[in-house]
Amino acid sequence: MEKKPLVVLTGPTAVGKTKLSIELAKAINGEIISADSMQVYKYMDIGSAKITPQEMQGIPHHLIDVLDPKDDFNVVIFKQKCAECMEGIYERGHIPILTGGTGFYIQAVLRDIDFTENEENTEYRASLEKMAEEKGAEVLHEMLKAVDPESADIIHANNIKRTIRALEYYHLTGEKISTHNEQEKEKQSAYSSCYFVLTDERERLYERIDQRVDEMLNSGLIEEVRALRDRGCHKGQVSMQGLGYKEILSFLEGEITLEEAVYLIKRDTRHFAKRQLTWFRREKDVIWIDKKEFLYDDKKIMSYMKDRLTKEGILK
RNA sequence: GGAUGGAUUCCCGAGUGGCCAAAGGGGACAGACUGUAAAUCUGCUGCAAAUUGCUUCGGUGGUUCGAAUCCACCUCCAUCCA
Repeated sequence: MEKKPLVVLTGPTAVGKTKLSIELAKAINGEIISADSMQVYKYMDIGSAKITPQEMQGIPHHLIDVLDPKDDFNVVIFKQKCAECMEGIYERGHIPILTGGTGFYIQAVLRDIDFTENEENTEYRASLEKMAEEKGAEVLHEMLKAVDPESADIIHANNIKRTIRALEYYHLTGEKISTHNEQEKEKQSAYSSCYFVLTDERERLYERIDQRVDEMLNSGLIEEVRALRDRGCHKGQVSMQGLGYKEILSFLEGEITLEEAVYLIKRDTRHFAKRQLTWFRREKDVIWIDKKEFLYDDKKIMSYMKDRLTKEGILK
């Protein structure tokens, strides 16, 4: 069976993905699917730098504003929803453009990573979390070593979340997550795809981040978070772990000053951008687009992307 | 003009004769990541021809086998008294 086309446009936060994605969609008759763990949520517009309806310019956007902040979200849900969207897009004869900064999500759909469907496991997970808190991370790691030494070897004992997931996986499937991961790692792209990673000089990126955070504050980030809190949002929720949200919540609770909150948002967003870049560097077959090399000219970037898409047979 | 306290590696900050290229934190940089991923975690951070050598703790000179640590003078900063 012939592989279906899929275009990925990603890059670190604040490089300018959104703007470019619109131009790309127009050029190739595409529809945009957001691969963003925060923009899925309603009422979280400012802090997630969500695209506005005007900015969309009529291009269909998917997976934006589809969840309530109190809802859970994770790769599996993302993958499911994304698959549904893509089906519709293909039916309409359009090309899906996956845009957003969550590399893990992109990988999951692009290489069609299998996340074995598990039942509700909150109880077991909760018990492990409790154990970690009471007895320490080492105990959990020892438990993992007993059932899945390969994973224990790879996962640092301090990384409680991943240790728990590995234990959970074994508990639910009776299989080692390490062997599962081994198999999934082999997978190639399930699509006829172009994986564009937009990037820029680090210094410039950091400047943009700082600037953007200031803009968010001026546009009413605090009010947005206050409204979310009034709706009952709290730090235990996935949505409230977003950059800008958790810090402003701390400020509203009186735990830190506004100045501290702003400092943390900026710093952690820079760290985040760095982590994104690390992720993309590791991905194979990515097409790097260094804005500087294109003299910051979107037209040049666009024509380059179209070239690559043609070469790949996505654009005829 | 006088008194006292201070000046440490990118920043904050510990160190008051050898175990000090110098604790700890931050930042920067690098990395991991397969159901919380805007999450979670790790490594590294004076220079080099690198199990050793060289330069560093405001400056200069001195004491000592040996100084970031002691002494003298100088510069700058802070507070207080004039």
